Amino acid sequence: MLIRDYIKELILESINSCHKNGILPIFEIDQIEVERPQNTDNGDFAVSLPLKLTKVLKSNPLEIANTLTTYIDNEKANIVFDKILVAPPGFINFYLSQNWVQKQLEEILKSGKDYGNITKINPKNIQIEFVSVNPTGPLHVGHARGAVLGSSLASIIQASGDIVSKEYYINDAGNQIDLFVQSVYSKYSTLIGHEYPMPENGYMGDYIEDIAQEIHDENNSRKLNEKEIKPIALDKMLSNIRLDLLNLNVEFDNWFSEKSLFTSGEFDDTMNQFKKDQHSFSENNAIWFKATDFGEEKDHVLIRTNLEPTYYATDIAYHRNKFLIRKYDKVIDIWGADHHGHISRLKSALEAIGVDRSKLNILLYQLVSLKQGDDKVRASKRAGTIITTNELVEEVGSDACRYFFISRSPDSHMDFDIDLAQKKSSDNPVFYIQYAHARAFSILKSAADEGIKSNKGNIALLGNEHEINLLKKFTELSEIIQISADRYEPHHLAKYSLELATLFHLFYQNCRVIDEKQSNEISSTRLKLVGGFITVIGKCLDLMGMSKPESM
RNA sequence: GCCCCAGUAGCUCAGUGGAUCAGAGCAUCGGACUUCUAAUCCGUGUGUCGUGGGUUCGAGUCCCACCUGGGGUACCA
Repeated sequence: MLIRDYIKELILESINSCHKNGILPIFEIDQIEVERPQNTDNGDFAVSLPLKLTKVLKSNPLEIANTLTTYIDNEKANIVFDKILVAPPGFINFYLSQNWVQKQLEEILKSGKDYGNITKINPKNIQIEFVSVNPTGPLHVGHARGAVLGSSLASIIQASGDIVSKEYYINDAGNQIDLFVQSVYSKYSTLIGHEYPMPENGYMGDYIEDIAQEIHDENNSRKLNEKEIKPIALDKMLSNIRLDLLNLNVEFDNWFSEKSLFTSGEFDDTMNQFKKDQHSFSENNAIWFKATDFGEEKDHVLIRTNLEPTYYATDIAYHRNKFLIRKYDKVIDIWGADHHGHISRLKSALEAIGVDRSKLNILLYQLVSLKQGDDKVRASKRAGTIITTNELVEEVGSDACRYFFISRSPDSHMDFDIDLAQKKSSDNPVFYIQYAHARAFSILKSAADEGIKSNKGNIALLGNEHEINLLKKFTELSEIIQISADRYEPHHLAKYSLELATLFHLFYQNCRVIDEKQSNEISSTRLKLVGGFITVIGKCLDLMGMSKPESM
């Protein structure tokens, strides 16, 4: 159980007994906020409820705080807390007991990889869809941000107790795909001595030529037409994307084909449902969704005059599949901020076909722009001026790349400094964190050489400032996982990891584990602590999708 | 015009309506390796939290207006 919830329980029970004893009048209470004071003199946790109750109870906050504190179940509180103090102007401060903190180390070592995980009684079935880039070109740095965010968030939400499935939606139908295929075919034609014009707005990058060349090399004996090229070109592009993602340590549980919506008939079913319920109408030879009935500013086209479905229409069918066919309790889509305008109208369309719009959650991440020197580079797939995910990973490595993207709030705009990335600099905190992990392992190795075993350790000996700080930090993990999961903000985990590593480096500097001048018991005990650190920091690195080097 | 995001130290950014809440890292400068890894540690100063109002016992945090930058506002995706 999370400490915060434990405190909430204590306070609620105290309120109840106050009510029972007629000490306090009956009042409604919506939410008890448990805070973490910046200054630890004010405790490890604090409740400011009395300040909020002054108005309701028309009473002095200090008095309320005193009353509530008096009626807290002491026996229950003593398991976790040393003392619970009232502080002006009306806070109730909770101080963790050293004994409890020490005991958590045993919990950590027992739980191992599962430490920090939260168990839910009713876990939700959650789908998280991300990247989903058209297979018309390689992934660029912006996509990398979405990929990293999505894969970390999936791990974090899983750890927070729900069941998560990661999905990539392949836009393998539609006119952008046709443009891409025509672009490849144009280059291919030149290779076989034909002339086929590059389409207007065609894709210009070198990769188009590379794919054309590959197709040519692999089919030397015969000349393929555009139709034959299409599946090959798409497949090659998709494999490249898959590989790029793998290099970034991003994997999916499912790859969902847009085309399959048409072959399965689900797309038609969706359109028929709109028609049957009179949520669509025909105008100017196009089919429109009556979006204004659902609060939108304008109606939107589903089927164009040329009979082609819009991206919007297929996206509705796709999300219908998520909710009505596969019946996910909740869906999280991760989109670049440039798709923001799409959110409301997609939700409205879902409402029209009977899906609760709040079941769809969109996590927007702000765009990544590139900076080189003082110049900003606008990434454009068609113009071929992109920094690809792969180039980035080759320059800075997957771990640094992941940490870099995870450590910033999705809401923050990012200028990606190409020069900095190319420096392979150790400025990146990723090294700091991983070095702590490697250092801990090096202690384990030395201990093994010296024949020191951790099972002789006595956790009651862990009492100095550095040891206690480290232990207390360990116990924050669940809280961090929950906040990150609830708010879709993995960056809290990145920050936590850095703080945790800092405390370990401090411990390392100040407390020797292996030292002839001290007793074996102390060495064994500290070895236990090191083991706990490896577990906790290892969990963080796992959740962030980063490697855990045992030496550096 | 309307909608979304951002504006916090020289730079990159954290910050859950609370109390020493003005924070971290980097950069600068100075110190610490016979050591379980110096990719570490210790010391060094920096702010009209974009501006102006408001709500509140209490605002970097909530509300309104404005300024600056980015994005969106398609029978593109």
